Amino acid sequence: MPTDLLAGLNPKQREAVETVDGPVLIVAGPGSGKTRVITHRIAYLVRVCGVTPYRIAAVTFTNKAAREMNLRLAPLLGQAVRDLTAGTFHSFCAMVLRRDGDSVGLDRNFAIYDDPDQIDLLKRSMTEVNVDPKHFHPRAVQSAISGAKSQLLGVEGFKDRRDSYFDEVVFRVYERYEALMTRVGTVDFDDLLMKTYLLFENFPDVADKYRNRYVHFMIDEFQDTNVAQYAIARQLSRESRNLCVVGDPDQSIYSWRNADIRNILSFQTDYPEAKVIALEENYRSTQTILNAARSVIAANTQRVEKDLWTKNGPGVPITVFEGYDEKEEAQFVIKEIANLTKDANGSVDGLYALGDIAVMYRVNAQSRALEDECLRYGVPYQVVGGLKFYLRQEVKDLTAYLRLAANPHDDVSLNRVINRPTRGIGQRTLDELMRLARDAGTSMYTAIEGLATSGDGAGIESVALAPRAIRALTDFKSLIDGLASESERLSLIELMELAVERTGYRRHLLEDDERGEERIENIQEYVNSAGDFADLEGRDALNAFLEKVSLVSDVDELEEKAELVTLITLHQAKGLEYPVVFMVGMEEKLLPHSRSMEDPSEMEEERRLCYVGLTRAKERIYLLRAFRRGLWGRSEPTLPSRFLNDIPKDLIISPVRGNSRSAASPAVRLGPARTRFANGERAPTPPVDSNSLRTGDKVRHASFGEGIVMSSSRSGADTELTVAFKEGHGVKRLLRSFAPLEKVD
DNA sequence: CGAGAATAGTTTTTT
DNA sequence: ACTATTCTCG
Repeated sequence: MPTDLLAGLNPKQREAVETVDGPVLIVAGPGSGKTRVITHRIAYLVRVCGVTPYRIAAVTFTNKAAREMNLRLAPLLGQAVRDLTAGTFHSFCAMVLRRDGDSVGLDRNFAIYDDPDQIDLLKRSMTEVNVDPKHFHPRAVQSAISGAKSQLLGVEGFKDRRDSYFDEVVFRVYERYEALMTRVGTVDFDDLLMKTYLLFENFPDVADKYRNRYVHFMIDEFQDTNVAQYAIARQLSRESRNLCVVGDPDQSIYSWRNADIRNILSFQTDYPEAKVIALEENYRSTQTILNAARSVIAANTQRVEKDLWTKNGPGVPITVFEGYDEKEEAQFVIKEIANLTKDANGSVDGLYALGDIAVMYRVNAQSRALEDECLRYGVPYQVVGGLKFYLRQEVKDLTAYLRLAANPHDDVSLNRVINRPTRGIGQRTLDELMRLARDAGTSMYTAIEGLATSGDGAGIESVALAPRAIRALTDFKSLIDGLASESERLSLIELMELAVERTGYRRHLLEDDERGEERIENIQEYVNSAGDFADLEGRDALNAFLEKVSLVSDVDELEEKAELVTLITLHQAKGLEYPVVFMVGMEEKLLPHSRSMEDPSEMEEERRLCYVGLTRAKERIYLLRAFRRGLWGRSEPTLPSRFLNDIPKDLIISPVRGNSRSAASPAVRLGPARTRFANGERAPTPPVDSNSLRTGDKVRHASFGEGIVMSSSRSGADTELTVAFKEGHGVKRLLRSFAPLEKVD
């Protein structure tokens, strides 16, 4: 039934779906139905062209995008979706390397080092080649190495390219870092790509295997791929030439992570026969939002002209609000959310659920003020990212034990937990152990093994270790060996629980850590998450779990919950859409960020970031800024973002504070911010309080229990209550419309 | 060796 | 302001 797959598509979309032979470049503006085109194209390949899903690979930017693709394909393909290869570039490569990585010297059970792990090993590499980490920032070296790998420059390649003293230093560290990584049997994120590339390049039979399998290869978010990723895609589609890439240069926001926008240009030279299809009709946003976005992006010079348009109506104007500081900025957001979500009775609004709303910001640190206010007023929210679950200390500690069970030669993990809880293995002992490992060219685990077999005592003067230290080390080795052998027969959950107990980690948390309870809860949550792997056995479960843990991102965890407001960075918001969007911190040095001020091309990326934010909104957008912003404990005056100036004034409406003379005198701090709209057009209607609460009323709160209303005051269109609760919950300020409050007689 | 104090560095975005 | 690392003493 080809017709139903094409029904409801506009001519361009239809063309994109039907063009299945040869290379295709789809330039897809925001909200242009890109996901729809990708899923329908895959379904078309399967159902109309008779291609089995097994022969199709589609790589996306996040696991979430992949999951969503699967979800939307399921009704079109049924069970067959399961044969499709869909995932991130990194997970695709991890799969290839698990299967065939032995050709490039990889153990099947290699671990994937995340950022902090990588920095750890890098620091060690630096000390070993006498580069002072005080003088050269490990972070800077890491970024240089990562940049090299993203362009497929191995140690040798980098050697020929270096042209500064810094490069010289990086080269020395890079060389040692690679040696250590090989020794401990691990790879970093960039290795996943580069090693896959090398595998395909040097082992044609392996490459052919994948080339034969993947007759169709699709890449989403192509503007954010790096050179290595594009090279792999080219290797795979060398014979078939069926490479379909989808992207939007205006939404390229990851150049700092070595994404190379030039891939789009290269694509057109590498595949001169490629068909280029532009999707320019926007189905997402109102005319007003689109106009604003367009006028912001138009100021970029390095740009392929593209004209977005929509049949949607103008909708409501954009609201621009300036608060006194980030706290007032956050309060405005909260109050506006209250207006937008209030029960329809008595309000013109009341159209939205909390899940329809997102608050977006440039840097994670900005979520703090927003969270504080949400907590204070009882607004349910979820923060995407920030303190990442998998990067939490206790989670990483347990992961380290698991990794050691899978591969005891993983030095970074070993270092992490060898003395956690304390086992009498201090820095001196560790230094000596590292020296031994280095001299023998082995992992630290093997070095301990050496100590054990040569017997403690008898004539090993070269080993400057006390018998007690040797004892402690060999005990630790037995602990790891024990976990490793148990991992063969226990279920993953059992293994994790065993690890927490047998290593003494649980006791350690309970006794020595003031946040122990909280950490144990996190561990519990972590252990529970392993339940998904229950159908796999022993080692396989462990390996699969560890891989997942290394490759998940925070957006992946994002849940579309109707009852939660989403707090998210602009970067993470890429690819998402919300009926209502608040962009906070529209200030110079924040958006655009201060680090982008010097470089014009970085400034253009900031502008694209702003464009991405604006185009996430379907119906309403609020642009906020604070007159003063706290930074490093200091509060400093700010300047409005240049991007605000680029939005035509006739698209904007600015609410002013209650009795302040004008919006332009923000320093005047007045009582509770009573919001009134300047042109009076959409002034929020005061609530009709049928069940109003007054001072002295007894109330019951869902989580705080019983309390007494101390005072109530009108705040915007809502009522702010000050309630004293019993049982040590203290005095809280709550918004009537959110607080789960009941009157008690 | 370990615990607590002093101190430095941190905040751009993340697979 | 906050935290992560380094320093100092018991």
